[in-house]
Amino acid sequence: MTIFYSEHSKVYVAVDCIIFGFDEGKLKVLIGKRQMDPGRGEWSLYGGFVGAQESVDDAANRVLYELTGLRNLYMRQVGAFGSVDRDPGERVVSIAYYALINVKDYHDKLRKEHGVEWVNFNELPDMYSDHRTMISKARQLMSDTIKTEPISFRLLPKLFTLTQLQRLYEAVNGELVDKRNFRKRIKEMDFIEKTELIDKTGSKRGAYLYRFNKRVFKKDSIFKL
Amino acid sequence: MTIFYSEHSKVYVAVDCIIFGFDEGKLKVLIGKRQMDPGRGEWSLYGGFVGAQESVDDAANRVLYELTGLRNLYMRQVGAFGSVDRDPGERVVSIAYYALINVKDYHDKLRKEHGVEWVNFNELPDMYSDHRTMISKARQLMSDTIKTEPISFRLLPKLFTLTQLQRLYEAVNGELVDKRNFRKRIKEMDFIEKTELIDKTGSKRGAYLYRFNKRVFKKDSIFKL
DNA sequence: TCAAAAGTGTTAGATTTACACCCATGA
DNA sequence: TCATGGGTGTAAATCTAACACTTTTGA
Repeated sequence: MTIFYSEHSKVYVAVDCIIFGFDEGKLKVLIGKRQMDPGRGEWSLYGGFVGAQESVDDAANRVLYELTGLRNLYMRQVGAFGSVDRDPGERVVSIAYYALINVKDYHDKLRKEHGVEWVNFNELPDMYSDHRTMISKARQLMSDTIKTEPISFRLLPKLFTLTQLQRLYEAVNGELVDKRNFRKRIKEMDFIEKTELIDKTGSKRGAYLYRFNKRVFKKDSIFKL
Repeated sequence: MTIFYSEHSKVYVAVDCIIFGFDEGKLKVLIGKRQMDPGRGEWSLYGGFVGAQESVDDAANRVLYELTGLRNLYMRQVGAFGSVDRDPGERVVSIAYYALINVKDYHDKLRKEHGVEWVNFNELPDMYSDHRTMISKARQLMSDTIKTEPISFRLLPKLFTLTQLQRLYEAVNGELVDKRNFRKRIKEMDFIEKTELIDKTGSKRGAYLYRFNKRVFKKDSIFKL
């Protein structure tokens, strides 16, 4: 290969994943104790280095799959973090991505193998390097996006009750929502389909299960929650 | 320095700047013909490599200052671009930033020295590598932001007429705005101050000049245009 | 029988949109 | 004198927010 830029310096490029989940009415983040030096033992996001022959997006997908065993997750770039001293070892520029998963899809066995756990967003510990900043920025981006794009369903099972969906919005927006107004808006979205199935785990009476139909959802569909 | 990550590969990290301006009622972008190999002669954004001892943000600020001679510009990260083959020469991950400048503040002499020109956003040529994608993404981010944060003033002179401001919003949002409704909303924003000065360049009668007062603007001020 | 969650409409208030004419000036 | 851009208010329509009771069922 011809050397075009040899007077410039090269750095390591890494990806870090902010993985959001929703369980027991709370927004959660998947974090673990760092298993390598420097910073061993500190709370940290799960990440990895970008290989010479993979794109940054591919690296994020690889790391995400390695950690969760799940494919086709919703994932979005949060941004690049590039302070000189952000990594105490060497110069590393890191690209953060956030992903949404349904907590129930993630096998506990795999989770434990990677030494990560679900921590309530509101109870995060101090974290390694700038990981706390990454999480805040990811959270900001996610909550802006979830209001206008139908990504909330990625945090729920395929079939969900309207109360579950409402609780999710309440957790993300940080404020209670009027049940009747909420359901009125849902009823106007033809891509949120009522099934004949009933979930009896959340109440004695049981609640209808709904599903998001992505085929019915068009780019110009109105989505505001 | 201890070598912690030696089994991984290093890459070049660059920054690319999408510089928006507003002139003659049109949104403009500052681009030039690439003056280095590979890709010499292709239309390109202005950029530079991140040095070993500067943060990625610092590199963007340095490059921006080098190009424009202006400090304290509004600048925001668009994201990282990291396809393996995005640079035909070597592996380069690039972080894009967009900036807003008042076209009149940019001296033509400096502009010509750097071989860049203002091109209408709607008439952009084919561009080097993924620069076209960077611009689209920057534009998306900018137009989302300009609706809810008072950054539009960065594209205008310190003193501006309401018609200028309205034309700017029309150009960015791509649709005409009702003059009376627009001015009604402006009147409710106490941080947009009417001066006693009159601009006679745009009309025979002359129009009052306004200014944005950032001291009056609070984080919780309502801004929707 | 009662506690707990599911489900359902209406109204007042706030916000948004549509719309048309007179004014001041320089050429 | 006339062409050009500057400046102003009102009313209808739409959207948003507030609000309370009945149903079902398992314990």
